[in-house]
Amino acid sequence: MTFSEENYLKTIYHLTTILETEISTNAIAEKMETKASSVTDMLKKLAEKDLVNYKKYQGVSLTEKGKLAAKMIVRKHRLWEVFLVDKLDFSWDEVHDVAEQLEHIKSEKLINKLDDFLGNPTEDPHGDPIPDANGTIIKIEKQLLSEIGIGKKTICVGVKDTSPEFLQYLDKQKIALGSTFKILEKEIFDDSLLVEVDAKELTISHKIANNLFVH
Amino acid sequence: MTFSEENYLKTIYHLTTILETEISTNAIAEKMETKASSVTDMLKKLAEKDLVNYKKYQGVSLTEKGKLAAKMIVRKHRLWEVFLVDKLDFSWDEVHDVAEQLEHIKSEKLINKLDDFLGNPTEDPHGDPIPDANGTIIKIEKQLLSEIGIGKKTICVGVKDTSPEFLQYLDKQKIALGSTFKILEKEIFDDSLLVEVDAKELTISHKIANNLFVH
DNA sequence: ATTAAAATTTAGACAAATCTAAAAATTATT
DNA sequence: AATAATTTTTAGATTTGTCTAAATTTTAAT
Repeated sequence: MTFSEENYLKTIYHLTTILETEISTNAIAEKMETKASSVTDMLKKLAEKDLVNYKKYQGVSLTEKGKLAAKMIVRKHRLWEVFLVDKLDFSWDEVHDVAEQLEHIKSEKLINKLDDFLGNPTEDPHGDPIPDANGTIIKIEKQLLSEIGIGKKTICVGVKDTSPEFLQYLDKQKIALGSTFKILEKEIFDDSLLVEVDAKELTISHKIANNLFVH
Repeated sequence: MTFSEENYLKTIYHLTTILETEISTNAIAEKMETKASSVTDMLKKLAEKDLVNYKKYQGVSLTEKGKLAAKMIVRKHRLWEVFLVDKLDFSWDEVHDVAEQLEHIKSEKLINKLDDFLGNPTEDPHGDPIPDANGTIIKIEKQLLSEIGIGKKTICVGVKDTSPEFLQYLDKQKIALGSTFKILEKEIFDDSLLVEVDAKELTISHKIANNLFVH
């Protein structure tokens, strides 16, 4: 499997987890910043290899074989992210591009030994689940902070947006996985929140609250 | 720089350390298991980028820029080998193919943090030197075991051949980096040696002795 | 010093992955 | 339901790295 094929599979997988429907050519093209015609070419190739179900003009979905392959790429990506943060002291906003390269390294032995070395983590540094060697994913329950009622207490378990800008904002506000939130007030006008983060009070916008997963 | 360009540079670098002369197109083709015509094409491309000195029919040598680039690839390859052996418990005959992939990961930050994480090693698991971030290599003095005189005591500091076959033979005989050798006898007929390895006596062929570096 | 052999380069072709521009199919709008 | 707008596909071109086969240059041998 080529890098390019792997990138397409991964993109289709990610889109599937958000959309639950057949994935359109354009959606893939947009996410991968490529042209729709290139996507069509690759979909034919992936269909040929029985990695996707593809019918002209009808979009694609992953076959079981394709889904497993995609999960293995995600597994590698997330394990390498844990390695970078836990062992090499990268911050969570620096890992994406490197993991994007490392996810294409081909060696079952490597990834399984890395998994053990890291203590078989179940989540990556952003709180996303890491598939095990069989592709099994343990989903943790989570809601968006924006959906939590006044007075409720929750713990930060993940981030939806993983852009450096957002992650660096969280660092600045000392918000990390494990931080506790207590909703003190909700502003009706702009949906902003007054929250107690660990010990300190903080006002956060709806957009921020809408990108923090809590439990 | 593409994977292919990096592989050519690395090959030219390795051939240079053995041959000290201009490197021929055929030598590169043979080492890379490719065709001479493909090599010619790539040499033109590398010359265009000022990575090699190339004159038609006269072979190539690395420019300073090319040499530094090659050393950085070797640095990455050998640091990853240390990681695989020291941290992930790979044996020294299993690391080559994976390191061959990992050496192409592009991130200065990654490789320098990895270097620190590993304790800034100066040699890889086969005893080959690891260039530092500037490309500086600390050469350790070494001779082949086959060149050592009777009665002399030496320590194993490296292997010349790094094939799995040879490395597994060494494992079987409990020979590793750091093993002590004392030459007891030399057989004139076939140049085989009777050696005391650590505590035990062992007969080894000339071919074996000619692939063990000692100091 | 010719000729033969070997090494190297050139010319042209091919596969993979991409692109542009045009054609075809689908979806939305009046 | 017909037409407009959008989406998707096709056709053909391009780039990178490779190959084969032929031509050229260098090296070796008589």
